Amino acid sequence: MGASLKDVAARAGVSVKTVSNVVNGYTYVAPHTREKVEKALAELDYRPNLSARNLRRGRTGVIALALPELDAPYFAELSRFVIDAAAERGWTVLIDQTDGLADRERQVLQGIREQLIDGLIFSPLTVGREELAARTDNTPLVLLGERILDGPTHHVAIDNQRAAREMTEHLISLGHTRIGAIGAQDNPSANTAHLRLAGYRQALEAAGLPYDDRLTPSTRSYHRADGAEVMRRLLALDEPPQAVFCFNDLLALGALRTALSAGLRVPQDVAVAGFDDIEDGRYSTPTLTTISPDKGQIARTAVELLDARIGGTGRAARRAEGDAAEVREVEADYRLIVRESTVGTAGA
Amino acid sequence: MGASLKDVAARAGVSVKTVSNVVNGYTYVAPHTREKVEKALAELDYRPNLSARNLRRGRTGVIALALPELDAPYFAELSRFVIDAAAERGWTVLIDQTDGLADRERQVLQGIREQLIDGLIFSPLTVGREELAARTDNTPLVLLGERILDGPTHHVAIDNQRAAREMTEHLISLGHTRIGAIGAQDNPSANTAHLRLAGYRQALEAAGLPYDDRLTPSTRSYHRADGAEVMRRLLALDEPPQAVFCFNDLLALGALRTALSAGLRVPQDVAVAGFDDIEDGRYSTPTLTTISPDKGQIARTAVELLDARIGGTGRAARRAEGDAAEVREVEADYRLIVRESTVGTAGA
DNA sequence: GGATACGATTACATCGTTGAAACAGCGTTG
DNA sequence: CAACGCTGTTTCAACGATGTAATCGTATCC
Repeated sequence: MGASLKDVAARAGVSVKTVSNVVNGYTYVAPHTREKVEKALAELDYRPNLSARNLRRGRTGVIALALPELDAPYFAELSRFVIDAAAERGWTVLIDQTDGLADRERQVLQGIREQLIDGLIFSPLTVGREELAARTDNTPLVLLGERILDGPTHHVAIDNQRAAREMTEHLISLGHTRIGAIGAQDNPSANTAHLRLAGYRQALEAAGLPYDDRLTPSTRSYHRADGAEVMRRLLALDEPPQAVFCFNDLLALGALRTALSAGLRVPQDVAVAGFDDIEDGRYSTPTLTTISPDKGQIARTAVELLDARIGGTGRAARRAEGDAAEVREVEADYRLIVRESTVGTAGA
Repeated sequence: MGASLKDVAARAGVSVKTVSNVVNGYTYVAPHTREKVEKALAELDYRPNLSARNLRRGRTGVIALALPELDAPYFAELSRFVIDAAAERGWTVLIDQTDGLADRERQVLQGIREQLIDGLIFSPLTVGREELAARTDNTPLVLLGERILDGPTHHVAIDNQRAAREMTEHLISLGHTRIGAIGAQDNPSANTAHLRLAGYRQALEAAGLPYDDRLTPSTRSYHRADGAEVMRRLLALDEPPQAVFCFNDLLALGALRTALSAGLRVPQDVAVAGFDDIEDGRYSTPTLTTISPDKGQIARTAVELLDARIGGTGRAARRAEGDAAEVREVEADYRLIVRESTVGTAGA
């Protein structure tokens, strides 16, 4: 279909390599030649064949973003930032959904797309130390979310434990003494969940409040439905919580829904807080108190780290650098955003 | 990095082509040879180099999905379906966000990624007849959303006008006579908006209700904020509407928020309906009456059409078939889903 | 038993691009 | 003026995979 360098060369009456030189902005091309070639390029609407270029260069210009679910708003929002940040550096992003399945996550690590991508940004859900250590594929990798082990892996995350602690402290500061948490996970490699739970417990302890595990039921996943269901269970307790800290906003929105349809007022009867600051929470009724990670910063940092790791050159260089470079752990910013669901004055 | 056919061949003591034959399941390979080769393949953990394969085959195995915004839930949900449907057929999906910008949409049509993709599924927002007709790139294309012109373009969509009409009829059947619509667009090529508005007007007309353009203000885009803002204007009218039909769920959620914080009860004081059936609307309070397009069907159909159009073979065949094949217009299913925001009994 | 057919394997060219190196021309320089 | 250095251009050989056609061995047929 498209014209090749050969076609352009024929038309311009020069060699293929000269056309290649023009295309790549090589300095030593006579103005007159350059002009001729550019004319031919334009006339034939030349576009480099990326497969060929990649084959030759040993690069593809594509990075993958592997995440649990694209239709979870947090990840959708994050994706947008990653895509934008990548575009700025000339990368194309390919998205890989793992559905949080251990199997799929392992595949991602083993490099299903190895030959298609130059690098990988990976937000794991269940994968643990062993799997990561066992990784043989040496495609440059940047992890999002809490770091998993001391292996040679860059990662970018907010301090989940501290953030969770702050949120819990916020709820305590409002006078609540019986505070639930939604989002604990049975899966021991669900790192993020553990950290948030740890932060929650820290805050309780620091305030001298007892920890009651009936108030921290685990959920299967992090969707609205899980939040809604678990909230029903919490409200059915003899002593239901006065406030609930949900480990993400979707859970919180589900919990909110349950509370409201049970006829409770939020926050007067029960306060609800989330985590992630997805857009939904800014328009729910009541609006949602949450932790807002700096998603733009996370995305930008991840892409930068990956970019640096992929390095300037092809695969030979990649291997060399990759192993040598030291691991960077970047802590991203976040803010506690207080809205109506915890200190509300909203009517209804 | 990865082992090449050459490496495997050396190890197995056969020619490169024989290894290639094994890899590709060619029939005439002696069992003994096959065994040897497979052993070598496994030992070296061989993975075909896609750039090389693509260069040779003239295919990339990648299709692009171009849509306005990944972080609009409707598109995020749709993406997931498209990605799944594509994966089933061995395609990898690359997502292109246009932000609904005319410029970016035009670029997509002109084939920014031409050399990287075998096909394109495109959900346009602003692009019109002319741009589509002016398209020179002949990458197979399937449009999502209302068809734009009689050009050689497959497309998949629900009958927006009929759906909008049904929704409006639903509101009318509840006894509302003063019904607003949120989501009209000034942009004349905003096809979908026009169709939904047309459906709305049809229903009014059929019911003998007057059309009042103060009740159908246009919005800049389709986010919660737009819905919230326009709803404020509607509520400030001398005679505010008794019901509001929003052209997507995000607008509806924004409108809902405005209504509720103005102290109105929904649906008792004002009914609100949306369009798209995003998950948010199933958990908002009140839950959202909406039109639910069959996203799975849309995605599957789009991928199938594209698959057929790309055809079995390389680029030569592609061009030939592409022009010859007749255009297929597929109408996808949808359902009207009635929830609390129009016939609610929810407390609060 | 020699021609024939077919199974199994290989050599070679090729996809489009680019790095390395060679080469041609021309002005400098010692 | 020969050697050198520079610009400008070309030739050549890859990158890794695969389609085509050629080759080789052996079982089959008359």
